[in-house]
Amino acid sequence: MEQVRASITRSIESAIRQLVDSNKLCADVLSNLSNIPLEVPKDPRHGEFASPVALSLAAVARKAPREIASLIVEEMTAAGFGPYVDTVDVAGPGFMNFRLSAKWLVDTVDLIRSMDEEYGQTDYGRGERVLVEFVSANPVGPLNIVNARAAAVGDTLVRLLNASGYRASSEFYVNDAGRQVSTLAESVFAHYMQLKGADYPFPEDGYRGAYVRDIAKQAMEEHDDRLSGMGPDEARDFLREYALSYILDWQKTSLEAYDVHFDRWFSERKLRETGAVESMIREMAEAGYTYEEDGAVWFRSSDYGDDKDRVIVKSDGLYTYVAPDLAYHRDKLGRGFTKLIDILGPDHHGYEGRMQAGLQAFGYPEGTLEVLILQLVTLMRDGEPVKMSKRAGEFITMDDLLEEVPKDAARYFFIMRNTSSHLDFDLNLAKAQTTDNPVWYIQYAHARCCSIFRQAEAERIQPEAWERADLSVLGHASETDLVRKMASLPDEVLAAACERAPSRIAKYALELAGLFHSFYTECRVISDDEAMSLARLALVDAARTVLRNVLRVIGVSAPERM
RNA sequence: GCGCCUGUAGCUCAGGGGAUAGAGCAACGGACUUCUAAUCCGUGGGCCGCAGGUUCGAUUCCUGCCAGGCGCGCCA
Repeated sequence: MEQVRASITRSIESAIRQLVDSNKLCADVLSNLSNIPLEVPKDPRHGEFASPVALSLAAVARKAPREIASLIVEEMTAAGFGPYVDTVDVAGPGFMNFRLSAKWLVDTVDLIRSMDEEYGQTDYGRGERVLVEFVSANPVGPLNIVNARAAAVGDTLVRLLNASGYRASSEFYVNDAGRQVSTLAESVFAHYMQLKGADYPFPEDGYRGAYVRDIAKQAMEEHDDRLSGMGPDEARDFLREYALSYILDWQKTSLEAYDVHFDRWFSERKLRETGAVESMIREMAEAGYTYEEDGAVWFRSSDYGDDKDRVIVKSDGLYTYVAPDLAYHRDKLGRGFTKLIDILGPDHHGYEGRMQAGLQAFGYPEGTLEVLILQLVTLMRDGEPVKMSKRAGEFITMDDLLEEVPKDAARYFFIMRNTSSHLDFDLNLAKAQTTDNPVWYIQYAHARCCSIFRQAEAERIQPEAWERADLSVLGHASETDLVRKMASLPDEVLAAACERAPSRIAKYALELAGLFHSFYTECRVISDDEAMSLARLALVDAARTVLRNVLRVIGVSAPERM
């Protein structure tokens, strides 16, 4: 049943071979047969499937596309279409439009119901291990709005990949070894000293958010006995560790509230402690990938596609982020992942060239690392952008956002645009409990399905009756439109995963809900016509499954009543 | 100056060599003796930023230009 697609492309291919054998098409076309295009037309009047193959063969075959299409259709008609194809037409400039049979419709509904929560999944990825790294915010403050977008996109991408047969894991890289953490420690220490009444200056580049003071205050309340007995360096170290774990717990809590769970939080400091960075730099030097200049060690990244060489060890002996990050990527590959996806903010686009150059130098095949750059988010309130100033410490955190907007709406809004596009996040709309809000619209479709079953139960219609219903009575246009959409869930999930485009599945969910609402209006489910009622209950059962599955993959809840 | 992203309906955006370029919102007109009207149906609305190029065919690919956003450190 799932093989309808494959069986159509196979029969197109054999028809073309037949035409070549009988000299109706020249043999040159055979070289173009590796990938027969078969698409789902945007316009349902063009059938369930359409193939533009005749258009693409026209040049090599030196024949008009419509003529080629007619020949193929003739040949396919002679061979027979099988149980799922009803008719094939030549249309437009030379498309072949395939209309599927009533049996296809019935079997689709049955398939969805029997696969239940597994419907939508495929084994396309064949277990390939993919590591998706996202958010990876510095552990020096609360998560911001771009982090929230990254969390929604990354988490959905992991779910999409796992549904498509990949073994995908999520990872958060904790930059707990750099200068920024020292600055945080210094900032907390300054607050601590001030709380103790000392005249201690706040560092010029320190973190000014109110939370820094809160951390100092809480540390003092819990550990003042120990802190008082420490010298300044020891106290700074203690406060650094305290602040780090405080902020990591905070970030974890924010993400869990958002239903984003990381398989692993990977510590940069622990990586450094293994000596992986030193040994990598030594390896690079031995292989001639580096040179010394102005007292610093440079990586010849421009030999591997970067626009200039990069410092990896500064003249003061400390690493730039490039060295540990590269060691980190090698660590990921050493753990058996064959594909790495990094989701980064818009200010990191220069980063990709460096990492790609490093991995290329170490001999990893091209395409091992994919970098997805998310564009900016502008929060809109009452049609006006919400002003944020990082310098003044006035920025809206992920927690602020989730306080204002339900989790389901936030997740949906963050994935509903292409990752490469700037995102205007309309706060009023996300909160709205009206038809304009796409999240409510989709969830309402699911709630409506559930409501129909509550009604069925009230009318004492037994589940056993509709579970065995004869579905051949279905056939209303709004029913076939709905089933056609439901049938494409596996394709849509796979396409969204492969294109790294969660927005695709968000759009699919909205369209599916729209078709369900149309069906609901056009077709009364529970009526005096018992056979029809049972068949439609089976259809609604399948629709409920598809809605629930698509909502699960984007991490949005499927309420039973609203 | 260089790099990345964007430019499609009044607004927010899909689409991505091929059929009459789509959706939601807004505007206008309809539909509830009904399983949730938090819904549905219909109408109007487009030099797909501009100019070249490749092609049988370009809104889609390439080049240049224009406009907007964001970057360009021995910061991460």
